[in-house]
Amino acid sequence: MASQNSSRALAPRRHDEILKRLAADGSVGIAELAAFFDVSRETIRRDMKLLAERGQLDLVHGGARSFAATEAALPLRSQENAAGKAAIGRAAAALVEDGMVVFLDSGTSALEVANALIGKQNLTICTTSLVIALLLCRQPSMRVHILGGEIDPIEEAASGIDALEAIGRYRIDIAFLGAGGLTPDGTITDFTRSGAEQRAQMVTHAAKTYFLLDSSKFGRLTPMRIRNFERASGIIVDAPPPVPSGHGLKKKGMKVIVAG
Amino acid sequence: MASQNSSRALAPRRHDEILKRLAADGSVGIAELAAFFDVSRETIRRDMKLLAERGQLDLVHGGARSFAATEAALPLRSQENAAGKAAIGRAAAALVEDGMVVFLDSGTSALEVANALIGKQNLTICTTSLVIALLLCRQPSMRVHILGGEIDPIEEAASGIDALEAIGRYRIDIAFLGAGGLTPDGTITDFTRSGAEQRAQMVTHAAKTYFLLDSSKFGRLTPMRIRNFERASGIIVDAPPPVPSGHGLKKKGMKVIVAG
DNA sequence: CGTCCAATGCCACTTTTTGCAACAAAGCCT
DNA sequence: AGGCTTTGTTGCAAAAAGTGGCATTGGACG
Repeated sequence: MASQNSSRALAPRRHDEILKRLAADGSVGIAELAAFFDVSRETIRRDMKLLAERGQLDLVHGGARSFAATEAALPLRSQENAAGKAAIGRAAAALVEDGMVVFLDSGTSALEVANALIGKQNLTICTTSLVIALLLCRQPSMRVHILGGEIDPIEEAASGIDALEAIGRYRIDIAFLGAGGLTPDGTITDFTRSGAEQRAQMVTHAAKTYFLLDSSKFGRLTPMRIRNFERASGIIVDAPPPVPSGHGLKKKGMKVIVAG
Repeated sequence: MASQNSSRALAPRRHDEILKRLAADGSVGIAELAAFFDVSRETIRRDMKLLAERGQLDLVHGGARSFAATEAALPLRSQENAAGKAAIGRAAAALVEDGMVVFLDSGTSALEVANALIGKQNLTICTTSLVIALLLCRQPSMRVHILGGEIDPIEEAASGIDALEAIGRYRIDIAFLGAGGLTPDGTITDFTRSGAEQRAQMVTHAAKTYFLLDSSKFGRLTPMRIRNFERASGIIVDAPPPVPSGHGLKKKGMKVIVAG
C-alpha cells in the first residue's frame, strides 16, 4: 500500500488516502490514520477539518464519514421480503471468490448480491443494472462493465438486442440471475420475452449460473419459460421451495441452496 | 534504477525521474529526491518550479503531485461553479427540440443538461453516464440508451473500446460533450487518451455537436487534444472565454454560446 | 587563456506545518 | 449521578519547508 517510510507523507497524499478510505468504507477513524501515517492525531484532525471545509467529508466524533454514503442511500427501492433477499445476497456472495468475473442481473435480489460483494478483492463485475453499476464502481479494486442497450425504465437496466449481443463478448465465471417465478413443476419463468431470452443467453455463456428466487416467487406463474434454465448450476432461495417444485429442480440436476 | 554515481545528474535526467515518480505514485517529496540525486533541496525545488510552469505538475508543500490525479471525484466536482453549469444546462436544452436523438456525455455539465431536458417530449437519449441514464429513464416519454463498456469510476460512465464502438451504431441529432480544458489558442483538450478519442468519434458521428465548457476550464491545460473538435458546431459557456481562445474558435467557424 | 554564464550550493530569514501539553467536552460503564 | 476513558481544542514552540541573495564552480566560447 501507500508508503510512509522514514519521511513523512505529503499532506495531499494523506488527503487522498483519507478520501480513498472514506469512499471504500464510508468512514475512517482518526487514531487509525494517525498510526498509518505515523503522525499525531491533531495532524489528521487538521487534515479532516480542511477537507470538511471543502465539503469533501462529514466530521463525526472520532473520525469522519463519507457524505456520499449518507446521501446515496436513495437507490433502495421499496422491497417486499427484504430480509429474505438480503439472506439470498449473502449466500450468493459466499460463492464468489476473489478475482472472479461475476455477472449480476437487474432486480432487487441481484442488488442484494452486489451489496454483499462489497469488500471482495479484484472482482470484475458485469451487469445490466444501472444501480448496481453505480454502487460497485465506487468500490476500489472492482472493475465494472455495463452492457449497453436500451434502458428498461421498470428494471432500470439495459435490455434489448444490444445487451443480448454484448453478453457474448464476456467470459463469465459466475452469473446471478433474477427471474419472474418458479412454477409448481420446477420451471423457471420470466415476465417478458426479451428478459427470458437475455437470461437464457447468459445461462449458456457463464461457467456457472444461479437463479435468485425469494419465496414470494414460489408458485408464481409468469408467461415466458426461460430456455435452458435447467443448465444452470442451481437456485438460491430464502426458504425451501414447495415440494413439487424442488423435486422437479433436483431431478434436473440443479442444486437448491437455502440461505439462512 | 537510475544512477547518480559520483557525477551529478543532468537536469533533464532529474526532470524525467521526477515525472516518472509522479506518474507512478501520484506525488513525490523534495527531500526524497534530493537524497536520491545527491543534490540540495533548492535544486529540486527549482526543477519542480520549472516543471510546474510548464504545467507538468502541481507544487505542494514538501513536494509535488500529479496533475491528472487532481481531477476530483464526481460528487465533489458537482459543487464547484454550480450556478454556471446550471446556466449552461439550460442553454443547451434550449437547442433541443421534441423528438430528437440526443447524446449526453459524462460529467457534471452534461448532468445539468439532462436536468434541463426534463419535460421535453419524446426524446431518445443516448449516454455513457450512469447517473444521467438513471435520472432520465425515470422520465416518462423518454427512451434512454446506455453505451456499454468498462465503467470509469471517476466519471461513473462507460468508456473504453466497447463504448467507442457502440457510438457508431446510433444516429445522433445533437450531442453535448464535456472536455478537460480550453487552451489559450482555442484548442479543446481532454484528460485522457480514451476520453479524447471517444469525443472525437462523437464529433464525427453526430449531426451537431456542442462542447460544454464552464469558466473553470478556461486556460486549463490538459494533455490530450480532441481530434476534429473544430468540426463541432460550437461551445456553450457560462462566461465569455478569454479573447485569444474565443478568437481561435471563431476563426474555425465555431459558434460561442454564452449562457446567461 | 580569459571571460561569461548557467547551474548549483550555502546562508539568513520567513512561512507553514507539526507535535506537545494542558484543559474542555463527550462518550461509556457501573 | 459519578468516575474513567477517549476525543476535541487551543496556544505555543520546534521542526521542516520555502524564498531570495550571493558566492562558487565548471564548462562553453571567443
